[in-house]
Amino acid sequence: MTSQFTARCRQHSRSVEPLDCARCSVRDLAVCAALPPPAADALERHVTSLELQANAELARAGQPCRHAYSVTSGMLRLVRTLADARRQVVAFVLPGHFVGLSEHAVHRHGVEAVVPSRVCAFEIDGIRDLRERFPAFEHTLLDRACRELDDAHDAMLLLARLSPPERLASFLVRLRRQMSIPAHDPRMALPMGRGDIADHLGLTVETVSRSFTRLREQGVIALPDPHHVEILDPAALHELASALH
Amino acid sequence: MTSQFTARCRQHSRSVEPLDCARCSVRDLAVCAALPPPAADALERHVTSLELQANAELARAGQPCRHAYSVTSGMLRLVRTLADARRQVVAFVLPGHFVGLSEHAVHRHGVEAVVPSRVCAFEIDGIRDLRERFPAFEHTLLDRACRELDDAHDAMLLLARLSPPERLASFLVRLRRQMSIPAHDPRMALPMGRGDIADHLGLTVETVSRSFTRLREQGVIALPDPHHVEILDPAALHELASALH
DNA sequence: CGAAGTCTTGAAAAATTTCAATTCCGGTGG
DNA sequence: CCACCGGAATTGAAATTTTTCAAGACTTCG
Repeated sequence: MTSQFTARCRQHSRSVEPLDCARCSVRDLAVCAALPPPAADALERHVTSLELQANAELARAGQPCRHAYSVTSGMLRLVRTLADARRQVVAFVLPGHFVGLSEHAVHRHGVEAVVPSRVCAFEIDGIRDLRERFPAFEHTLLDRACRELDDAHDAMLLLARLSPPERLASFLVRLRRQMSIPAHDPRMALPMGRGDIADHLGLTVETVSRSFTRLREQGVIALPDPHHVEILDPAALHELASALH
Repeated sequence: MTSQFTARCRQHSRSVEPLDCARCSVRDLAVCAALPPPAADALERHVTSLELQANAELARAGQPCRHAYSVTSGMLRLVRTLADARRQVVAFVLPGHFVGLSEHAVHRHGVEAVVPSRVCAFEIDGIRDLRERFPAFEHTLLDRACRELDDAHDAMLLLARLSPPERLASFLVRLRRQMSIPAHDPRMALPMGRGDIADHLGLTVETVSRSFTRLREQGVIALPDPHHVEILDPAALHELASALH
């Protein structure tokens, strides 16, 4: 099953063998944890590990869905693009999370690496099979789908009704939580560029930049460089983001 | 189990007995269809039919989730409201659709009737029990959750990147599909008011109204009255809505 | 038939985007 | 090791869009 990856992403990804799920860094987080040992073995037979360069395309909107992916390191983005290049980053996907549980025949969004990343690719047929044989697996998937649905509803409220600084504050708070950054650590990395943030928050890069600047001027955050934020006033940040948390 | 409804919504809803699921008008659409006969019987024992007045509150954000609902007639809205009254209608729920599959302990949004409606209320515990006993049921729920997730992603793109007339056109196209209006029938009813549309599309009522007027002036639609639209130029409407369809 | 609420329309105000220019940063090669 | 190049980020000013504020028309329903 490796060949079609190397064919599609020849310059961007390579498959990495052998695979040792028992040592997987995200095993407890990932869907794999929901499976009893025999099922996990079955799963392993259907999995390929992939290494992705920054901006590598794992899938393109419109393509048939052949695999589901579990991220083990780095960060992915799910992207929808209109004919006139308007773009929306539907979600950023962090290690331990899963892409492609939908039963759609074709991808509804592109899947791209934000930074160099590693993912486990599962054959859809294998997943379907496991779903039928192990109710606990399906249960876990439903649970995750509901969580994602809640996230999407949060995102809708953010896009529909929050001001740019509120959107940015909410985004930072959510990202910190997704990355499991402890509250006492003020530092955080922003792996994605301003363009991705803008397309995630429904703004322009300029407005995102100005919102960063505003938060900095108000003493809420510091920006050592464009890819690092320091939370100086957590209370103020949460106040701004309060709508969604 | 009827008492807590009549207690909560005394002036707004009343429970209607007896219940005859075999004659349910949305049986084929509803989740109930996913259950084998013995399970359907089990389900019936946990269900109450409710009649709701327009604007009746079926659930309020923050309340514990005790029931899931299947709409049999009318229309519901899922609403999130911020402390300062900013509001977002996350979704309109039509007959055959299901509310409350999430396993959250508390409601994340209010559930309200847009127009006089009828719903079947299921006890959460009963649902959980059926999920465990009938994998097909869980499978159906997951399927629906994925569909809703796709819808939510569509909504995110709409809110993030479409112009007001594009949002309105997309909304009309989607609503026609949800209501199963055949393509050759130009007429459609808009049960909800402008405020609900505005809060669904992330706009103000004024902007919604101006967008309707714009579509009318361009000959795309006619507006016999505020609650009825006639599609005069389907091609133009779909062109505007093309981003999402 | 009348009152209340809803919808539409207009004009002013505010916010965001667009366009343009400058600065900054990381990577590359001398 | 440092200077330079190119993409990314920031900043400013003008233009556009949407909201806000205000008033009037229209339904809808009692």
